Amino acid sequence: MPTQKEVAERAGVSFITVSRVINNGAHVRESTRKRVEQAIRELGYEPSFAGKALNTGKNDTIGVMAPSGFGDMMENAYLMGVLRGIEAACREANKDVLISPITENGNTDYLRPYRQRKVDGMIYIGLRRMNNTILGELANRKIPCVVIGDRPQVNGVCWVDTDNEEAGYETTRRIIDQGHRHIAFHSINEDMYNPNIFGREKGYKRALREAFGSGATISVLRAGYDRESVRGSVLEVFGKPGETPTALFCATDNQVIAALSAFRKLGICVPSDVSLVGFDGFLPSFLIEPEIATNVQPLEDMGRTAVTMLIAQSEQHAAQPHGKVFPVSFIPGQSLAPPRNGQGQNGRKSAESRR
Amino acid sequence: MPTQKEVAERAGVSFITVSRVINNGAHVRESTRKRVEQAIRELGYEPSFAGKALNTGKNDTIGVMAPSGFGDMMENAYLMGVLRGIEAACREANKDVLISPITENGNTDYLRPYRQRKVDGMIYIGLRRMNNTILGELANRKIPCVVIGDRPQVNGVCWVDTDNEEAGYETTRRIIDQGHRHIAFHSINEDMYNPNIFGREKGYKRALREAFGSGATISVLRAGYDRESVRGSVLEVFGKPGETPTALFCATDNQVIAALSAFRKLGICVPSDVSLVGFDGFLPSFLIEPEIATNVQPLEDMGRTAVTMLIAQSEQHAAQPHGKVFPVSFIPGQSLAPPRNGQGQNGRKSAESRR
DNA sequence: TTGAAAGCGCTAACAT
DNA sequence: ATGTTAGCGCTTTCAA
Repeated sequence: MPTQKEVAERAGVSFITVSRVINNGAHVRESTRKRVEQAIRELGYEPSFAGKALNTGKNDTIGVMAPSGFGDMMENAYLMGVLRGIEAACREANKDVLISPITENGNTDYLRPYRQRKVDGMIYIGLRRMNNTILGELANRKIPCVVIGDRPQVNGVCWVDTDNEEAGYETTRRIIDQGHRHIAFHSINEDMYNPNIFGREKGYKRALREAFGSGATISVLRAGYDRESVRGSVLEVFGKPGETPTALFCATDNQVIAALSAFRKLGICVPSDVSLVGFDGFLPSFLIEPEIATNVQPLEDMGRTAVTMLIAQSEQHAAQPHGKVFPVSFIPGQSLAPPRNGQGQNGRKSAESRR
Repeated sequence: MPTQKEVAERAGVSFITVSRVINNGAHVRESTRKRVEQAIRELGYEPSFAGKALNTGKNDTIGVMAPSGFGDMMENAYLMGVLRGIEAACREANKDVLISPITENGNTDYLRPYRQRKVDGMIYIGLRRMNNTILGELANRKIPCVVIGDRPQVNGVCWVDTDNEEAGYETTRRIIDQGHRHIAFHSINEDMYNPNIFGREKGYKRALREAFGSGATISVLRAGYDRESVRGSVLEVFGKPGETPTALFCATDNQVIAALSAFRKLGICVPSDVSLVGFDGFLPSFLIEPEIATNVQPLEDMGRTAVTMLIAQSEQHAAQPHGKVFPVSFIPGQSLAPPRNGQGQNGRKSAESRR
């Protein structure tokens, strides 16, 4: 692997001239520059990153922390969506991307790459909550960091997020506007930290209270992330005799899949018996029938913005902590329709009579 | 960010002693070592990667090239599966992972990270064919490289792949064993290089010829990667009057989704009208009914193995080019069943009469 | 057991 | 316009 020195020798100049040519190179005679560039091409020379980093203290690399547990399709889609944005923005800015932990194993030292000065800053993809040790070190060392999908209130940590509360509200309004009154929301267990889902839940409640006041029927289903437990909670609520919700708003598309499976088992048809709306925008690619109405987050944009913020943050040494909220777009689908009997009376046949 | 020198001052030794302590450190008095370690802890010191890299020529980072076009769910799942394996293995080996291009844009300089000595070697995830420029440079510079999902016959380039031919054969045999005789295979357009799919196609043909000799009915559907074109090819073959295949073996799970959509449109039921088998193992998580029989590749293992091979390759400077073939596992599902009327007579009602 | 000196590839500051 | 010198943080070699 050739070095500046070798290029210099070949071009018959000193190595510093080579350095000048590489770094925009003011004050180099045109003929000299030509010779140097020639030599560079002939040798296939490219500056060594380590030498440069040692001098400048920068290494043009950003680290991505993406701890995630399941590795299921939705999580993959979310991660890759954001990652594509990050990667594209980095490429345009001549940065590289170092990924650290994709799979969470509990004892990963997430910030090591920064301490080793392998990266100039880090992006955290908030599928899990960032723990306090990390947050503390970020603040202490003033490590440039942008969090995607969460809003940590810590000095110097920037974030990029979507307006989940608003999206939850808007979506619920749309369901109400179809004539539904008894609308269930599928959330997650309360002890599972997930600000995105909780935001959506908040919006759901606000919309219902606003529309129906104290007469609002709030029914929140809770389960873990795994589809089995989601399926269970749906079976329980929609399987019991008597009046059941006429619409189900799922906080994730993952839950939609589990709900569809539960509905199939119960003989419930979408949307004639129950309307169904999801969140994440991954479902359309499955060509499910009926098309499931859902919400899509601008993942790639979020990734790109995170990179921009990170670069700004590490360049202006004055850390200006701030965040950016992205809107969520609703994707219509046939799965959202008016309830069969108008105002939320549930007139579907029982599961038994259908099978 | 503290340096060795600062640690040394604090511990009252010279910086070289600190270096010794860090690198396993023989010849250091126990008490000295203690003091140094103490200082390291107090300062939160971690050796700078650049300084070390400059000396050793190694930087304990591997690059991953993963050019891909669509960013659809299946591709994401494949990529992430492999990536998880790579990342886990790297973490165990104290390496970092640098990802280069995820989205292909045609003019990416994939090997730049190596030339800049940011990485010690590279892994290529073969969703697209590696072009000759890259292959040439890999060979010229003797860049350690492992390809996943393809078998480039180039000096010094190792690979990890699955036995697609065998899997195609085995799967077709299973379909034959159910009593099917007219079995279609969904491949891709011939000008689209995809050794995995072509391998499966080869296996499919071998199984049919072996079972039925010259009387074998080989029907290969071709389309692009996008679901619309797949849907079109399925509609065409299964929508035409007269005898149509009683089973469809799709080379990817993506095609399965498109095929299901086409079947729905044609009023074809799976498996009562047509049996359906996929490839990739991503479908089970969708809780589709009926469960689709498919094949799963050991993606994580493949990623891990690629890392092991790469490390071996870059450590023993004698490049020993070789490859490793992983088996594919069949996942049974109700979508594969005997044909309705025994030996492949197609007795289903026409699409029209059903709707 | 410890330290001093040199050098890895590069850039910045200061000559010429 | 070009070159010289020093030094980034570290390891390796040689000396004490």
